[in-house]
Amino acid sequence: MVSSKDVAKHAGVSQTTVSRVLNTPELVTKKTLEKVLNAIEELNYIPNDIARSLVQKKTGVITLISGPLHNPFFVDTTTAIVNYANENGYKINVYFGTEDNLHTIYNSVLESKTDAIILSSILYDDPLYDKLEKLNIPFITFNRKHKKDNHYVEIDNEHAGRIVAETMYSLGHTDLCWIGGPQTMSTFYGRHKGFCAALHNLGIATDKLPFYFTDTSKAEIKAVFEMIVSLDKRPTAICAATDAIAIEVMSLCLEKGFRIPEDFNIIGIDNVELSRHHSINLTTVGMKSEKNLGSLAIAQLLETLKEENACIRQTESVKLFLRNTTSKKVD
Amino acid sequence: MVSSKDVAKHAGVSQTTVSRVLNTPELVTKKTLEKVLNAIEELNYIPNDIARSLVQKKTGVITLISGPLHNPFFVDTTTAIVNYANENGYKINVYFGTEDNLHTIYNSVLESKTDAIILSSILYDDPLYDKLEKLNIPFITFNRKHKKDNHYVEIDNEHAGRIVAETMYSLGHTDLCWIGGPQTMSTFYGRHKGFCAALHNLGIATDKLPFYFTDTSKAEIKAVFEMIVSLDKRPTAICAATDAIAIEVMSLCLEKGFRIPEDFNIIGIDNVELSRHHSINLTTVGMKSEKNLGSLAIAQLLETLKEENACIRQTESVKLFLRNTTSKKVD
DNA sequence: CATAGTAATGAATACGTAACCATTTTAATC
DNA sequence: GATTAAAATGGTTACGTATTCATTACTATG
Repeated sequence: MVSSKDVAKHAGVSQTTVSRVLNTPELVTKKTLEKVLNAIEELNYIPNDIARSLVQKKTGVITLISGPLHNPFFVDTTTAIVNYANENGYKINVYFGTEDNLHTIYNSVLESKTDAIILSSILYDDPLYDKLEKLNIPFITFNRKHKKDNHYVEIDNEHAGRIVAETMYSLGHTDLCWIGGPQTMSTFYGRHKGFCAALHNLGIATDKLPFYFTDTSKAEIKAVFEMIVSLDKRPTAICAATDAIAIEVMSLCLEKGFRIPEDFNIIGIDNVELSRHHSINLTTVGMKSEKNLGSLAIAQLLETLKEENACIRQTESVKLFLRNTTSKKVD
Repeated sequence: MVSSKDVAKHAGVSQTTVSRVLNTPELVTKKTLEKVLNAIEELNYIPNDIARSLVQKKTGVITLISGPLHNPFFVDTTTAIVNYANENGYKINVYFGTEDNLHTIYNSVLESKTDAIILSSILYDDPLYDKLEKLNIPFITFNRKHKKDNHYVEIDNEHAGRIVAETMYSLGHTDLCWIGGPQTMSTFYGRHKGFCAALHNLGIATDKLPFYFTDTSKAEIKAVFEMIVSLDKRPTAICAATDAIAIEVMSLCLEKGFRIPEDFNIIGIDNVELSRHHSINLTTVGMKSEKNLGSLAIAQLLETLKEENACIRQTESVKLFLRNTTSKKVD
């Protein structure tokens, strides 16, 4: 391994000067600059970023703890986050968190020197929040938020839930069902809350409607779908708390020979990229802005790294994207 | 920042002993072990992995240069690679390479201390190969391979191409078209070569068939599809070099009101996870093994990190996955 | 030409850890 | 209790860079 000392010796200057050539070349004479650059060239010198990180106490690495990519939402956000970070000179360490490995990931991340953390996996009442604040490590959550109501970028989940209910109602559907996720996550909690609130306002009793709270795994969604199919009074519309759930339900529907939307109306939330595919064409609720939630979060995070301004509370407004998995109810 | 020196002072031992407690506790008395562990606890000490990397010359980081996630193939491989690496104690730095930013990424990666590189973006005749060998940095390519025929895990691309042609032929389709990618990549080259070879064997002249070589962008695929639609003699079957292309073509078909497979048969290669979705249900060619190509590659890479055995040439055999985007031709 | 001021360079040090080698402590055997 | 071997601990250094401070080399001004 050739170091800056080797370069210095080869060029007949001090190691300090080599460092200057790389970092503050304007403080170096043209003549010595050339000498050093030539030496760097000849020796194929590559600066050691680990050593630099040690002395500067900055790694240039941001840790992303994402959900798994079989959820298309995280495909979109991971793409946006990684690319934005790279364009701004940061490297991204990626983890895909699941219920099983999340604790292991947290330990690994907390023991690693990372300039900041961007994650979505936080629970509404998660002890991780305090740990991060205590360690004074900059972080932001996207999609979900913590009860302490800071460091987050989300969509207006309650409004999204309301739009889902109102959309189905306006299409004539009153036999609805809801497939959600763990209520310990702000997204699922908020969407469900908005959904129920809207139904209440519309005069639809929610206590008789089938509500299911899954762990969002394929297995549980399948189990839930089979329960729905076997209901005495089958719902005409399935309201999924996320596009990921909705798209999985679509696959199950088609597998069983049901038609969409003739047999089941389906609606999701998130407006993931995949939902636009003409084989899917999922009616959904998503951000009004063209931007991606991951982009917004990583942009905010990089801002706070500059300014030490530790206050990010961003809730993006939402709207309906009407596509082909929904239709007017025919009696 | 609390260091191992602080812990040492607090526990009344040397920094060396603190280091031993963390790395070789069996060399330490129970009594001092406890003292040190208590000090660690009280001071909330977290070892600095950067300093450790510097002295050990190992970072525990592997760099993944993947293609973009809007290609579902890379969704599958990225998932497999990141998870496998994490399970084995490695962190993964992720980049999503495109034609535009690839050069920038290479520069960034080469200047960073990474234990190894796993990438798919290599060209058949890529100067990067020599650079990596020269720098003596362990690496592996998945999916694509370099002409120097080493450090790769791939599928049998030629065979895949043959299966595509034979499948369509056996269904009665002889008006075929091919939508491929840059022939500078071993995948596209091999698949196209196998496709042509099989057609030749079947007695179908390839010189009159419409072959298109795109850059795999949505824009070019769309342009190609429009050309296909406007052909005098419209092909009855579209053979895509990858599932990503096939799935994009499906969306374009449906958007224009064509039916699949009534108006167009469609087949891909890769057998990506998404192709199994019942809204897609794409006929495709993929690995016989249940494993993922990314898994195989990262597993091989980690092996070579242990053994310094620098020879990986793995070509996985393939088979047909017959689904619903293909059907017997009716005259 | 002297002098002050600035530009350019170098020497020494810190960053936080692991590793090497030396030293002290403990245990074991006679 | 003496001697020897083994176990446990500590002192020092290396890793490769940026930074701080000191020093030397220039330049400009009168």
